[in-house]
Amino acid sequence: MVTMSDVARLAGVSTMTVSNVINGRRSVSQDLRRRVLDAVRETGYTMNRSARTLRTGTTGVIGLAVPSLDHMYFAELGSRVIAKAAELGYRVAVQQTGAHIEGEIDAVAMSHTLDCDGLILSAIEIGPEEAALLNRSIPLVLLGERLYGEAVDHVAMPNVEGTRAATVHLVEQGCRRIAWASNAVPEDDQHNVVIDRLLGYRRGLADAGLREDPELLVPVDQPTMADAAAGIAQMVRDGVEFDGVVAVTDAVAFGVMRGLANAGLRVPQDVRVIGFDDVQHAQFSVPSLSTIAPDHDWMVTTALTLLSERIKDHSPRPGRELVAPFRLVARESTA
Amino acid sequence: MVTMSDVARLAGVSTMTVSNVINGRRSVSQDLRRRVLDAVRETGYTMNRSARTLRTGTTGVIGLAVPSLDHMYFAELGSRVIAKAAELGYRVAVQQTGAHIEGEIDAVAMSHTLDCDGLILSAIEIGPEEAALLNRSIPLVLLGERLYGEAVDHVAMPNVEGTRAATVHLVEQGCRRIAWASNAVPEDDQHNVVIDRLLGYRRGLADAGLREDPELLVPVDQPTMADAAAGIAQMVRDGVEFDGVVAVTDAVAFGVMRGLANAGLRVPQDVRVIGFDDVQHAQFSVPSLSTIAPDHDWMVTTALTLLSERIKDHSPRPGRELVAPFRLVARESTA
DNA sequence: TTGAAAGCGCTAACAT
DNA sequence: ATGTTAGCGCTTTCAA
Repeated sequence: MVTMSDVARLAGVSTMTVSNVINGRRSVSQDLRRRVLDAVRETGYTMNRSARTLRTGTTGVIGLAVPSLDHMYFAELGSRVIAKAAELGYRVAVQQTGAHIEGEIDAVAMSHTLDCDGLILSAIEIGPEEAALLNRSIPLVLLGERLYGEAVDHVAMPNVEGTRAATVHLVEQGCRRIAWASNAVPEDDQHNVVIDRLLGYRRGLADAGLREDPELLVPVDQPTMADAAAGIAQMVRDGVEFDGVVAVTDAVAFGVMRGLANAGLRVPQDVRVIGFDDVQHAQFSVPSLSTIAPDHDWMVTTALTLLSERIKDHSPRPGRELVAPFRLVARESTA
Repeated sequence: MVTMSDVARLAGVSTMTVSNVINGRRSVSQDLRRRVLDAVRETGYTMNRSARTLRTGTTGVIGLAVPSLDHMYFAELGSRVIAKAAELGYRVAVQQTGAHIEGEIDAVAMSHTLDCDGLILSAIEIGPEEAALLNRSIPLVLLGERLYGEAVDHVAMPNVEGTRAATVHLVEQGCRRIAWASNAVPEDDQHNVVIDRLLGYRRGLADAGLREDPELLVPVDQPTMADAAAGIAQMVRDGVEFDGVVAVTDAVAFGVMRGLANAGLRVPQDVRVIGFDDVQHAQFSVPSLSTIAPDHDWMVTTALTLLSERIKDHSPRPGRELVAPFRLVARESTA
């Protein structure tokens, strides 16, 4: 292991000069700079980050906590976060919370200890009740899922407006019996993405003068492709009539399309389907999936900007909440 | 910031006793143990990992370098690696190489510096020429892509046998004009996953007594859904006749199915399609995708086992190469 | 512009 | 069973 002292000795300077050259701090004379750089090259020196971290208290690592990279939306999010963070000089440590509140609290608690300068948390379960925890933690940005009022920075999705637009789109395409495909969550939960998207669905129906029919709530257990396929199959088996489905996520929409295929129903001829997220696969499925496309790059850029501001300036300041713009992308599944 | 000394002072012991209690090393009397734990609770102490890292030289972090989490296969791989690593007490820092050799070399080079105890590299481009680099690096396991002979530990996919089985399966389903959908790579590259899978396709054809027809190589630029869709469309436009497609990955297979749909060809009635990887979506696409399913859990468990052995025991030892078992999963796309 | 000294928080090695 | 000492490799602070 080559240390700074080794380089300093070889270059005939002090370790401080080596440090200054390497980090481009204070001005160093041309001569010494050359000698140091030569010595670095000759020895193959690389800096020991732990030593720097111990001394400075910053790690250059950002934590990213998501339910699971197995969910296509979060994988794509992770990809963007890692790429963008790299541009800003940060590495990313990924943590999977399993969509459990315990995992999410863990993520926040551990980030303390975990050599992270900041944390991006894509929270599903954690709520305002845990705000105290969040406030005590390292710099934090919540991404995409819940709403928290004033407590923390939050980059949100256009949940209500998105599913509202999706529902209105189905009506415009001629649908009159529009189902809602989503896992159910307690209606009194005020800060849940699922509730917000359900609300948008209801607003969309209302905009079109359609009545909500409880029969049209597809019984989905977890928001996975498998459960969505099973749920829609159940609804068909129950003899419920419907000609459109708004799905809470693209994954659920894919599951719905799969379940409809199993039941011998055609998309879009018999049933039109629209999702939410615009994951990559939405363009390539057969039929391709109409969906609500939040501006993912904007979200990630914004989240990392907020986070690095908080990292650089620790002075307390109120949380900000920003909502991503979105487009409705009409594809074959609602044609 | 609460330090070990704070805890020690409050508990009326030395920092070593605190250290021993926290890390469960040497035996500590019940009484002192209690006092220390109480003091930890009271102060809310969490250990400073940088200090420990500086002292011990280990970080508890494993690097994972993949081309991109945007590729569904690597996202699912990442999910498994993070979950399994967590079980073993490691955190995971993810790096995206962009499938460029520069990115991969970077990953190896940086891992030195990067506070990783070990690195799992899913390499696409890096080859035996860079073996020197690999040997100088921290403990390393190559996962899934290339073959390296003796140099490093390598958990490989059943590339040749997999596509051979896939090809034979198509023949058994009645196909006689079987296309190969993949990006092309230089034929003299001896250590490339694509070459191996192409070889398996050729062996499968030979097993069935079929002749290889250069017309049947689908022109795919990158192994993405978009390029695969474009490639198969081109082939249809060129008037090439075919009744089966072996795709180098599931993503390419999805692109192929999408391109066939654009061309008005039905899967499996007009063309049968089989992929490689068995990503989640293969079960839920319409039609569902037949594919070669390597045992992913086995691969990840094996890779992490090899890696943690090398982390714990630095004595040099020859590289091992293990090949994952696989199953052929027949679904609708080849029915 | 450069260097010397001190110390970040922890643990290995050595006392007791 | 517990404590003392020294030092991991870097950067901050102060002095020259």
